[in-house]
Amino acid sequence: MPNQNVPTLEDVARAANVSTATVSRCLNTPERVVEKTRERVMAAVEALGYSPNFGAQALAAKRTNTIGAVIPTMENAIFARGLQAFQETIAQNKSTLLVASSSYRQDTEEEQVRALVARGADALLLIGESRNPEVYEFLRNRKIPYVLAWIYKEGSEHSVVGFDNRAASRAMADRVLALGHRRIAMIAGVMLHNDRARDRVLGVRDAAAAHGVPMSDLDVVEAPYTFQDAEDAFSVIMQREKRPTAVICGNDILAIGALKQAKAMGLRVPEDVSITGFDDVEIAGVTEPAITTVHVPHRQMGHVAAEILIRQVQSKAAGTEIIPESRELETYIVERGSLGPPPAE
Amino acid sequence: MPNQNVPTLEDVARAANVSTATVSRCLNTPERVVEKTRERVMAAVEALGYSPNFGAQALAAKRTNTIGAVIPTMENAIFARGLQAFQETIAQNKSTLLVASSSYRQDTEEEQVRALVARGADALLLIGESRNPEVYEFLRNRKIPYVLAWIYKEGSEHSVVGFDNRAASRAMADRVLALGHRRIAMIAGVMLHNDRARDRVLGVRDAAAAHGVPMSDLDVVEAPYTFQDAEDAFSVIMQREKRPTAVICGNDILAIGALKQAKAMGLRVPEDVSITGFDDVEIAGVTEPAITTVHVPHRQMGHVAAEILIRQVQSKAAGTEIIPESRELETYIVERGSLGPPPAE
DNA sequence: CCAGAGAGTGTAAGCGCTTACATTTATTTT
DNA sequence: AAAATAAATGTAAGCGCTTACACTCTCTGG
Repeated sequence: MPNQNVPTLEDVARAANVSTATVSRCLNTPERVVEKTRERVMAAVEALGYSPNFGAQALAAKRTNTIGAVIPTMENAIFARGLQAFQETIAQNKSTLLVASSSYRQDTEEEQVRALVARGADALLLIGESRNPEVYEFLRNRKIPYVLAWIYKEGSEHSVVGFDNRAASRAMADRVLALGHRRIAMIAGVMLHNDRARDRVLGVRDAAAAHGVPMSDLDVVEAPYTFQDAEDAFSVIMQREKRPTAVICGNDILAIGALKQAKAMGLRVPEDVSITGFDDVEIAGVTEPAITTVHVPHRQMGHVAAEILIRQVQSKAAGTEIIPESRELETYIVERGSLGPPPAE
Repeated sequence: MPNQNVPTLEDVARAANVSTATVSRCLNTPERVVEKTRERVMAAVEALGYSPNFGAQALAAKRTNTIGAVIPTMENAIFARGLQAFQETIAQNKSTLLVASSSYRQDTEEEQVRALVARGADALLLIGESRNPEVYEFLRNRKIPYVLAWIYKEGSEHSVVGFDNRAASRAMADRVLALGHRRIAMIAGVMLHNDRARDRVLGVRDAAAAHGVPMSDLDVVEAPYTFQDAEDAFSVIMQREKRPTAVICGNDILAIGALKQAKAMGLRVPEDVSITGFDDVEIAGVTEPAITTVHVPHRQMGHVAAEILIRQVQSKAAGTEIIPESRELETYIVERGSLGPPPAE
């Protein structure tokens, strides 16, 4: 990388007429160097435009000050937001972010985890809990701190930061049922290897069971994360014999697709059919009607996850055992226009 | 990072009963090692679960196989998409992506560039062209290849991958004018340190001038990248004495905000007022009416940028001079419902 | 049958930094 | 003022890898 004229620590040392150790100390533990010397060294650093060689630093110090994140995709506003906050927080801590995306594939995710660790990531941010146990074992062996975000499981053995998808989803479904809906459908995200999507379905089932709504009247259709898929799913659902009066969607994107299709079919929302979302992405507030959804504190999640990781990296550097640390975040229902009482029969 | 029991090259060498050089060759240039030996070595690698120490590798090989990107924010679908494609492409090339965001601040961007270079980025992806010349000088000194994306400037001294924002914007404005609109307003993105936003305004001005529309009838209001700001801007614009019949927006987010506000004000789009966007983000297709906008090939941009960078890193490694390489991508207008002829007076 | 070539492997010198330990210098104590 | 202590700085040994060069061994052609 560096070419022949990139200055090294030694160049700085020579210029400031001190040893390389002193220069290193000036940079890393300035309080251990007397002011006079420090000034001289810093002037030399400045004059030469020195900046430490990353590889050498990583090799000698055994830490890289980089934190890795493996997310399903960047093309999803919710992860992008969380990641942005995550990045801002670790940047304040003189660390940088290494991002990889798994395209929602479990094997790719596993590869990416290994790649990030190989690249010297000091810690990792992962999404959700469901993955090959080998991955956790690998991380444990390497003693790499990690936190799982976008989920929360009471008493998890891992550090988790997020919310209880199942409970939040159930709360939404309860709300729908409380309004009197009895024939309910759900457009769920793809559940394979995705515990968030799965939990959201379970939450709805919980609510249905509690209200005595028979499962046969709870129609769950899976759809990938695109407007089009949601539109198709909505069409299918509405062609069933007993049309549902409410369609609960696993996320806002699906809800928006459903809403669009409802309009295309000439159905009024919420008069003819109610639609709900999940995530509270920005656009959920601009559709017409705006989507009633579950608000999720994405930014806070990224922020908290970063804090935990930073703490763990530090305690590891200090030789302390790393203890899992979790944090549950609150979600709440945002009432907007897309949910209303069922139509009178 | 690694703890005492992470295996090193030497451990593998010992296990396979060869020298460290041979192990290194097996990993990096397998064709230079005879099959029999290679198998033995690979078996040892496997058995020990060896993976190279990143710092050491970077230090010795003088390259990190990481490519950095500094984008204004991840919370913008267009960059997220481009970045996703960028990532996919460099991942295929055994490189990983290091991401930093500047929050649209020039000084932060400069810091991030330095941080990424310090972290050993072999090459950099930057957005737009306008930045402190020192940054370019720094990059040139360090011989770090970089490409500027989301813009295209004929005959630029840098590698640029993108499209001509000014021309594309002008094309959109031409279309609006061709429909007969004569009182036009523009809600532009923030132009400070943002050449894309600036060029888009210039494009509209170009078109206006060409059609003999006086500047006084061309009302440009700047708004940050949020729905709310666009709504406010739209309100302001529509309260002017001579209401425009068309509002050209610097991006789709602004257009959606404007559209929402138009509806809130009881205006029909496009019967009472036309609205256009720019970028063709996904949601532009689901509003009602859907937004007429300029389609930008974000994914392709990320993809092409990655290819260029990979090529440049390779030619640099080979000791060849790195020559800037640019690529202009096509944009086109997507006709949807939000643009129509002006209302009859 | 041997010199010369070429393939495969080993030896060992760094890459640029951090840090334990040794040494020097300044400060405090007696 | 000497001795004991503390603070500042220097010395030098790695960190784990790549790679130039040296070496050994096979194969070729004369």
